[in-house]
Parts: sequence; C-alpha cells; structure tokens
Amino acid sequence: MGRITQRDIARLAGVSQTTVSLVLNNRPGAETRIPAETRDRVLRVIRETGYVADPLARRLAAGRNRILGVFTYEPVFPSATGDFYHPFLVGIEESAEQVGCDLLLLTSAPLVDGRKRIYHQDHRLRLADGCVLLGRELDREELARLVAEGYPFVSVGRRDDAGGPISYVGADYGSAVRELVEKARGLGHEKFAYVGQGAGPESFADRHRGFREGTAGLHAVTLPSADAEEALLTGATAIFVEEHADGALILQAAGRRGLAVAGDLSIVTLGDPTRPAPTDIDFTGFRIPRAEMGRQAVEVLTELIEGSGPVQRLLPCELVKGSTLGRNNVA
Amino acid sequence: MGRITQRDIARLAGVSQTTVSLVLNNRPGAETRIPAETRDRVLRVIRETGYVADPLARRLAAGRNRILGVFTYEPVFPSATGDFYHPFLVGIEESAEQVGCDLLLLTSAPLVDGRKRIYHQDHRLRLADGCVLLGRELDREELARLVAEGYPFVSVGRRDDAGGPISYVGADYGSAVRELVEKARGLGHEKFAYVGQGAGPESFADRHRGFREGTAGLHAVTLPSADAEEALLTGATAIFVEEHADGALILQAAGRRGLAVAGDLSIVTLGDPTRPAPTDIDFTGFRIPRAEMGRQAVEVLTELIEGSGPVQRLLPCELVKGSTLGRNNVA
DNA sequence: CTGTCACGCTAATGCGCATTACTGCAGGGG
DNA sequence: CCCCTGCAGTAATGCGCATTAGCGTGACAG
Repeated sequence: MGRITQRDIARLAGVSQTTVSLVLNNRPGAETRIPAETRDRVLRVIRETGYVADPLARRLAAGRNRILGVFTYEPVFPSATGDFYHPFLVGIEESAEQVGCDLLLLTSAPLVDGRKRIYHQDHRLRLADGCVLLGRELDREELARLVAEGYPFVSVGRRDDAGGPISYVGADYGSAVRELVEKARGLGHEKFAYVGQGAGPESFADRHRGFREGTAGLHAVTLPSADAEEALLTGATAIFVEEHADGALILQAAGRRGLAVAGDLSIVTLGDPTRPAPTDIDFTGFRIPRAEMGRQAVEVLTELIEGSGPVQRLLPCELVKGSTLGRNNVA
Repeated sequence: MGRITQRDIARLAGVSQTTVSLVLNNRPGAETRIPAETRDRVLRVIRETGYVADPLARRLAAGRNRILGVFTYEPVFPSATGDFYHPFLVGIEESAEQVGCDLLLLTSAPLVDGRKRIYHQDHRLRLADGCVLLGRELDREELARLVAEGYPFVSVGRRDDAGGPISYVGADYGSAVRELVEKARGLGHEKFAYVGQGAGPESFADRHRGFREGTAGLHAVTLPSADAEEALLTGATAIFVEEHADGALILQAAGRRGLAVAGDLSIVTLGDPTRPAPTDIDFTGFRIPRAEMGRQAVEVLTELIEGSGPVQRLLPCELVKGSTLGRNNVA
C-alpha cells in the first residue's frame, strides 16, 4: 500500500496526471486553460484522499524544495556555546516560519579533525534549497567550493571573499567598537588595551580593526587572552576585552590590586558572552543583534534562492551602558 | 553549468552511469562484478571532480531519506516553554547524529486556531522518513490519521491509542508520583492535596492517577491550579503540585500564615518547571528524563522506519530529594 | 469548403539515481 | 559445432513530479 500519487488522483478524477499537476500548482495559464468544473473535480478528489505532493519528487523535477539548511560549525544545542547560538536559531526559526520553509539541521555531518565539515563522503547539503551557515570560524575552502558550485548560502556573520563575494548578515563590530573607543576618549582615556585574538575569524578581526581605527595615534596595545591580567601592567586605563570571561578575570585582578573599576580602570566587553562567565557584572559594551541576524539571514537566503545576487548586510550593535566604563581619573 | 551528475562521471571515466552507481554504492555483487581496475578509474574521477550523489534523487529512487522530522505542537525555540523543550531537542539531536540522520524541523506548519497542525494545505511531513512528535497535548484526530496512513512516528510522552497503538517514549509519571506519595506516607502524612489539571493531556492524567493510587483510602483532594492557595484550607499536610510556579505560590501563602515548610506543610512538585518560576526553592519532586526521552525517541523511530511494530517505553523519573518534604508534625 | 485559431486537455520527456534485465564475449565441455 | 557458464559491463526502466510539445474538437473567418 504505497502512498497516493498524482497518477492515483488522475485516475480517480478521470483526467491525466498532467492536469492534476497543473491544478495543483495553479500555474498561470493553467488558471484559464482548465475550466472550473474540471479543476473542482480534481480538487475534490485531492481533498478526499488527503493527497499531498511528494516534496522530493517535486524538487527533483522543479528544482525547489522550501527546505532551508542550517549548518553550524560549532555545536549548537548542547554545551556552553549553545546559549550563545540559541538566539540566532530563534531568529532563523521565526523567519523560516514566516516564509513557509522548513529547517533542515545538518546534524549528520561528521566531525573531521574535531570540526564539522560540510563536504564529506555523501554530504547532504543538496537536500535543501539553500543554507544558513553559523559559526565563528568557517572553513575557507568549503566556502570557496560553495561559491564555485553556485550553491545559495548565507553566512551569519561577515565573511571575507572566498573565490567570490559571500552573502552574509553580520554585526557591525567595527563601528560598535569604534564608538566605544570614542566614548572612552570622551571620558578622558588615552591609554588603551585590547585583550583577545584580534585576528583570525572575521568577527575578531573586525573588532580589532575598530579598536585600531578608534585609537589611531594613541597609546594602544593588544594582548592575547591568555595574558589578560597583564593588561593591568600596560598602563592602560581602558581595557577592551573580546570575551566577558576575560573581563571578569581582569576585574578580579584589579580588585586584588585595589583598583576601582570605572574609577581607576575601565573595562569594556565587545559582545555577548560566548562562554558562561561569572557575569553578574554589568559590563559596558554592546549586544550582538543575534535574533535579528538570524531573521535577516533567512530573508537574504530566500532572495538568493530566487536568484538575486550576493547580499551583504551589517547590522548595528546595541550599545550597553553598563557600569564598567567611567571617567579617567589617572593623571 | 549545473552540478555534476553520475552521467558526467560516467562519461569522464568511459563507463556507463550504471557502473558509476554500482561503484558508488559498493553493492554486494558489484564488488565482484566490477574489476578493481575499472572501479579505481571511476573512483579517481569521483575524487577529482568532488562528485557527491544528489540525496534527493537517491531517495526518490530508493525510497529512503535519512531525514527525521521533528514536529512540535508548542513552539520550541522562542518563549518560555522553549527552556522546557530544549533538553528534548538536545537528546534528539544527539541521537540523530549517532544514527546519521538529519533533522527536519517542521517549522512551516501554520497556526490554526492558535495551534500548529500537522495536516494542512500542502503539509510536508512526507519529506521525512518518519517523525518525532513533541508537545504536551497532541491532536487526537491527527494522530489517528497518522496511524491510518501508516506513517512512522514516535511521540515523546505517553499517548493513548488513537485508532491504533501509538509508539512513544514517555516518562513514568505514575510510578514517580506514587513513590513520592508513599514517601510522604512514610513520613506520617495522611491528608493530601493535588493541585493542577490532573486530566486532559496524558502527562497530567498519569500524574493524577499515580496520586489517586498512592492515596487510595486516604484523605485526598484535587484542586485546579487557579485555586492553588486554597490547598492550605483543605487540611492537607502534603500538597502535590503539577507546576513549580504553583508550588512557589503556595509556599508564599504558607509563609504569610506562618507555616513552616517541611515542618507544618510539605510541598512536592511533579516534574520540571515548564514556566519560568521564581524557583530558587529546592522543591522535593522528580526530574523528567528529557534528554533521554529525546534520544530514545529517535532510536525507536529508526526501528519503526526499519519496519518494526509499535514500541512503547516508559522511562523512570529521577526523584529529587529537595527540602520541601518533611515529617508531618501536625496532630 | 478549407484554413486557422482557441480551447481543453494529454502524451511524452526528463530531473538523478537505483535497479533489473539483458548483451557481447571468451573459454570449456559435450 | 553448439550449448552452457561466467564475466564485464550496458540499456532500459521507474521513482513522482513539472514541463513542453502536441492533439482532437468545434467555431469562425475567408
């Protein structure tokens, strides 16, 4: 007892499979070409049988699916980073619902060298019409291949070209960081430190670029995350940290030295925490518009699938006033 | 320049498409039928071109997909209930990864009368080989139709028959509640109250049944959630609440009356909070094995797809000691 | 009375793959 | 000499649908 097909419907309605297809898709031209009487008859049979077209066959023939893939380079559901990615998914799901698409979580991608890879033996990307890519760090080679194959995809987060322009919906880290630097300068700060990678993934590079641009001509040093506490030795009065956890670390260290936060020392965090941090602290910094990024990524993806060219959007970050940035009181 | 197909590979390797398919699937029989020389030639071309079979066509031809659907009657990602459902998804994802399936979130299902419906104009269930159903309350008619159509699905949470037995992986609420009642009786409690729906969805009905069985022959009343505070007027020394939020409410009310919790009054919660509750309180109760339920649901679903008959599992709940159940000190 | 057109529909084809049935060939037994 | 068997592969078919080309009929102009 296989499931019902268009042929069955056709037989029951006394028409051809073609007619069923035409009625079903309500194609322009079919509207006029098929009289209401026949159409109703077909529709009635469809309703009675509860028939629905097999989306797979449909896609095979038509090339469309209304399935959007979601590929995440870092694990989304479990673990600590999960909380960071959750808001993106909320936006993605919301938007997918609006545009009437289903979401395919590419969970079957195996780990290779500790990372998920899109392309692997028997990859299943093509199940979806297009794909949203999530992750701090995307594989350049894979991106290049996606571009080369002309597969529609949108990155959540800005990406450099990879053998061609890449569509993305990112956060404007550069502007956000620059603004915060300027705010600090307005409060009298002249010596700055940046703690974090500041390179590698675009999101870090963008932050650091904003920092460099904002502090151009001023005293400004950059330290890796591992040396976070040493930022206190640099003479900086305003420390910008990529990661909340590092901010908390520096805060503690400052406390031990008897430095008053926002008085002797200001700390600014650059984005939402990606690791769980003892963060009852109300850091000055900004918020990444994660849900909105997810939403718009799906929007852009559907446009792409419709055939539009690459789209690149940077969304503004919302500044968080917080209480860790104050007037510089160091002579 | 469409994507590469088996035909292309065949042309490049100087063989037929059939041969490519045979090599690719390494079919028993093909192993012997195709000499290593030819196979290597084909494999080399495949490697050079980076070809991968279109999973869609594959499924169309073979009838399988390795896609598992996830349908949720209540919204999963956003909102408050999201936190409740999250653990299920974690388990589902984990298990899906293990069995090498992708997950299709049926997000395109529209709301009808405020609820999601599986069956609607152009439903897309059949995209997946089978489906995991999530939600406190599933639509009986829809279940019946799924059963009638022979579509493989597993409910997370026990379900009554609907025109046939339904596969599920549920939590054994009945036993858990009964155990808690017995524990309370062991501590000298003789008058009980149950606050919550106690009917309707299976999960509530099961809890209530456990309560009734445990308190058989004793003083035991049942109150709707709206009248939670009135539980204090019933003379009950042990109050069982379906929902943490109600427990918190009763706790407050008890405080106002000067009743000591676990002393004058014991409160037991029946499961994890589904609404965010001011729950720094360490309630005595039990935990629903949510992740495990998700995991096993996927397991069962794959069995079902392989052709097994209905499977029904009840998983034990883990009792939580907590601090709100104490010896009855009321004369 | 023929040519043309619109109408209402259908036959045929192909999407990319898996599968089944078959073919051409070589070698060996009868 | 023919038949059989095994080998190494190929042609053909179909999955369920969308799409294109086309067909039979009646109406109507010329």
